[in-house]
Amino acid sequence: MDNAKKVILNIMYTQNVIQDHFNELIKPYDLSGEQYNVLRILRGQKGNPANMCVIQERMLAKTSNTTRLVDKLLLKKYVTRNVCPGNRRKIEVLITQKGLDVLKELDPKVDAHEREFAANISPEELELLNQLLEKYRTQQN
Amino acid sequence: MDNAKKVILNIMYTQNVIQDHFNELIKPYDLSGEQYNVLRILRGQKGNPANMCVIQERMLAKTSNTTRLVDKLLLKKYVTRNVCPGNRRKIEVLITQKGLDVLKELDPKVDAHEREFAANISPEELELLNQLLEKYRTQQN
DNA sequence: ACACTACATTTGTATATACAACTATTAAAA
DNA sequence: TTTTAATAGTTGTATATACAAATGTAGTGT
Repeated sequence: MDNAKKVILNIMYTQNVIQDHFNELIKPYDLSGEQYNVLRILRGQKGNPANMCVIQERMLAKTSNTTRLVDKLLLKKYVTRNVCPGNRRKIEVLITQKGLDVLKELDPKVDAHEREFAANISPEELELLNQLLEKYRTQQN
Repeated sequence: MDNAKKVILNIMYTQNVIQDHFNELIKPYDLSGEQYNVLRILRGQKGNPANMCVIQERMLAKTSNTTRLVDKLLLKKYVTRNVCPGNRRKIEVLITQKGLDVLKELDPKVDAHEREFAANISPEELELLNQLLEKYRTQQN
């Protein structure tokens, strides 16, 4: 098979392996991958509320449905949701202490997950892999 | 950010870019990515029928639902489905001429899609990227 | 023959992805 | 000021992913 085909399958498959591994990690916490991502984005706000559109644009899968993801997090009391006073079209989403606690518990496991894969190759190769991926994905025109 | 974190985001994001690009490509053909994959597997059978479990194990996302994917392809008359005479537990799925025709029409576009990304880096870098991805994903224990 | 186990597939439920249509609010234009 | 357009979110539908339970068939042991 030619390398152009092979690299696409390779990236797809590698992403699959990583994701399966990560899903195993968060399964006991009753969180989906996307729910975890939203919580991470909210923690990154450092106390400031995030509007729905801000969450949406920071998510990896840009077309996924923020409303319904936040619904699920609300049910678990990991976030609060309020209409923005200054602009009633907007919604302000904030992570709760309970949400922060779950993330804190997960942090070391997520770190270990990341290091586990990185440990397979040298730091130089890791750096190179990052460069090659960036170059591969970027159109030169 | 450290490279261990960065490479995971990088792989996730790159996979996303490739997939979005591919989805644009097949959108006019009323086929989803997974439906396309199943058709490719069936064409690879070269006239021999494939059982459901054979299709399943060759799909990238191994836990996806083959029954319902084949249902959709059946509605479009891209495949046929029959109970296996020798073993009535099994199902024989075959690609139809109509299915083969759609694939043939897509072939050059898929090739172009693959080459478009590969064109961003040199053949040597492409080869190296493949090696690094394989090494990264494989546990050394 | 009968129970038991393994195998192949289907069905059900929850969540996520993809996209279009819809509602409400705000801002801009005529 | 009334209309129009833009913005922010929500809702609906189809498909896909993830996993468990259920169904039907085949093989094995007693």
